Amino acid sequence: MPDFVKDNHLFHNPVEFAMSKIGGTYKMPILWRLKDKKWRFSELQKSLSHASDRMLSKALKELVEDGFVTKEIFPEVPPRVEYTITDRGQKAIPVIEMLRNYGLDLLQEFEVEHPKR
Amino acid sequence: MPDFVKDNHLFHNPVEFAMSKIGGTYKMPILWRLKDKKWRFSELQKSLSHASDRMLSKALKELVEDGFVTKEIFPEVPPRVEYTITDRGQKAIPVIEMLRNYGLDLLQEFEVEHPKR
DNA sequence: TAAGTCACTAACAAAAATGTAAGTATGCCC
DNA sequence: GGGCATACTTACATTTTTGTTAGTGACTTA
Repeated sequence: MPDFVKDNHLFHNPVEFAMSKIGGTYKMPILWRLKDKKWRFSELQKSLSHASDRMLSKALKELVEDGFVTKEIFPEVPPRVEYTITDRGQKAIPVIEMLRNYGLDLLQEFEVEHPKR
Repeated sequence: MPDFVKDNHLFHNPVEFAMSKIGGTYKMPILWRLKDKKWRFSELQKSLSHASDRMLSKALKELVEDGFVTKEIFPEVPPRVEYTITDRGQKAIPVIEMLRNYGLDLLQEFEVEHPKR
């Protein structure tokens, strides 16, 4: 398998590159939420309650920089910021969906418990 | 999104669980190679030349423990060990393939160079 | 006047993933 | 007897990722 270089980073296969863009703990959950509507920062915070401000902010910043999401700031007080998925972001949705379904299968196979609800 | 618990680990969504099983730097590259034939440890080493013995060994061990791969030891000297993908492992192949194709798309979109060859 | 809201950021701490170097057993070949 | 081969493991170091705590500005409400 060939190697790829981007921004002084070395990748050994396409999957590694894909995961550098949409991987990590929060990026897919964010994209998944944005897939059919805009979300405010505070709404994402409430929904992804286990994510700290810092991590949420960091993930969003990278998604914006990489063109998966756009950010709109309304000059109000207190401030309002809305995040919207882009076309590039939408292209990730089927991939996330497949991983999600695969994860659901695995959860069954491994008989994982589902503590709440 | 609900939470799941397995082996004292907490997962917040199915994708996170899937990635705990087939994620990391080496598991998908290994499964991808095993998809249509058996491989010896040393063959995998040669092919995944950037992986250290330790990481390769660790990834294989976990894949075996989780039932994605089986390991066959031949009592010869020097030893020979063969790794084979299981049915459970085969179920990961379409997922890996999709991630791979998505990664290839992204590499094009981001105009990433391909230094060798 | 004081406290609350929102969307962050900075500094630091902890945890997880990965890398490096060296060592193990057995037996063959020279 | 010395070196080589295979498939590892162990101890330790470094890097990367994630978490924790505290603070900011401006205006609104009590």
